[in-house]
Amino acid sequence: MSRDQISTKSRILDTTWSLLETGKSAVRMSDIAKAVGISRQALYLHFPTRAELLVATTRHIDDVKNVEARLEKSRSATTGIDRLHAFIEAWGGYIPEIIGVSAALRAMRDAESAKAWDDRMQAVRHGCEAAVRAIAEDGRLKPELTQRDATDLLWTLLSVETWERLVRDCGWTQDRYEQTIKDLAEAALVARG
Amino acid sequence: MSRDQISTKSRILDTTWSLLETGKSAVRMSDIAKAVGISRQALYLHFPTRAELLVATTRHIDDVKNVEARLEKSRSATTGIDRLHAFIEAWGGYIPEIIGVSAALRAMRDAESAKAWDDRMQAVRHGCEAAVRAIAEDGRLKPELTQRDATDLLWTLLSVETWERLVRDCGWTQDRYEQTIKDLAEAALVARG
DNA sequence: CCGCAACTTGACGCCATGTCAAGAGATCAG
DNA sequence: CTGATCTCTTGACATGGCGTCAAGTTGCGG
Repeated sequence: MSRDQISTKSRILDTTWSLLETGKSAVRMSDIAKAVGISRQALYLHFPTRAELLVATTRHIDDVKNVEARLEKSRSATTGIDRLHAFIEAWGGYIPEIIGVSAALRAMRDAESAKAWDDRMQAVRHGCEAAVRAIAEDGRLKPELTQRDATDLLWTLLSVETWERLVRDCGWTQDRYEQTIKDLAEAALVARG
Repeated sequence: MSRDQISTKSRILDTTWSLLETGKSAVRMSDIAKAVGISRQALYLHFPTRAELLVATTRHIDDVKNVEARLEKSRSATTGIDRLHAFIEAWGGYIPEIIGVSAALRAMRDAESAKAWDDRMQAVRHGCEAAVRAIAEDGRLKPELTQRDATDLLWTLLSVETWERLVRDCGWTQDRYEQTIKDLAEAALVARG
């Protein structure tokens, strides 16, 4: 296991990640194997299916990019609005890091991949929920919105698909995306005061 | 061709449509053939590829649901805001009709399908553009927004993915979806007056 | 009766995932 | 040194879609 300086498993994860980030639509098991410099079959010695390799890759990116630390910042915000902004920056800024593996995972049609992606989205939803709760506790949530509805809306604004539309399809910069989502989220959720 | 009361081609299109609307993820050529009551190979006598069958199905739905007439209503609105509302009703209300074939088309990874879907989305974008222009001509467009930016935003709000998030994932009713998108679009695009 | 058009049956190629079997080469324990 | 084990290799094979090909069959119009 510790024979190689960097374990084959990590090299597989890094390589998978970088291949996916190139945006090429078809990243096959054989492509990954070739890029790592091992046989296709050796891949299956480390990851039983393509789906599990992709899921492991997302976790690997989380480790490397330290997603927990990013989200910590949003949790320590004092006002609800600050928390909203910090969360949009944290998650919205994380989307470009995972967009490749995200697209690959969503393109898989099997139940296992769907569930893995869904779990991740539920985690984001919890972040939205917390931001909405903080706004509500400040008494700034629009009175006609339940916390549930507000969470649904924020979650939709922060979906990867929305990011793809604006940044990839419409050519927006990351900064403009983040600023616009902040404005939109405020307009949608926060009572004018 | 006119031997059958209803031509095989139409039966294929109707059957494909209804199979896709059931929401089953895997609708294979053999599934469609079986449901139509013909051999799988006969399908290929009418449609050379699965992609072309799907594209033909969207056009068939357009015919049956008379999408042109729906959009006509939005074009005849007098004020920009009315036009915005009418367009959101027209397209937003059309999404549930095509959601099945839309998902199938987006799930195809080949260039032909991607282009077909893209063309359709560009048509929607033109509708957004027209609504934004009408608002601008009324002098009600937010001064900090270019028409281009406003179109990008409206187009994103009206994406099929946004509909899926709110209606399918969050369980919103169609009415609530339409009302919320209208509110959100107004908040995002229209200057307070 | 001929011929064509629509359809059938059955086989095949392609391609990607995933499986299986039989090793090769390095390392480590005794 | 020997044998066990772990990682990786080569090569073959199954499976499940799509798409293709060839050789019928059926039914109708001329």
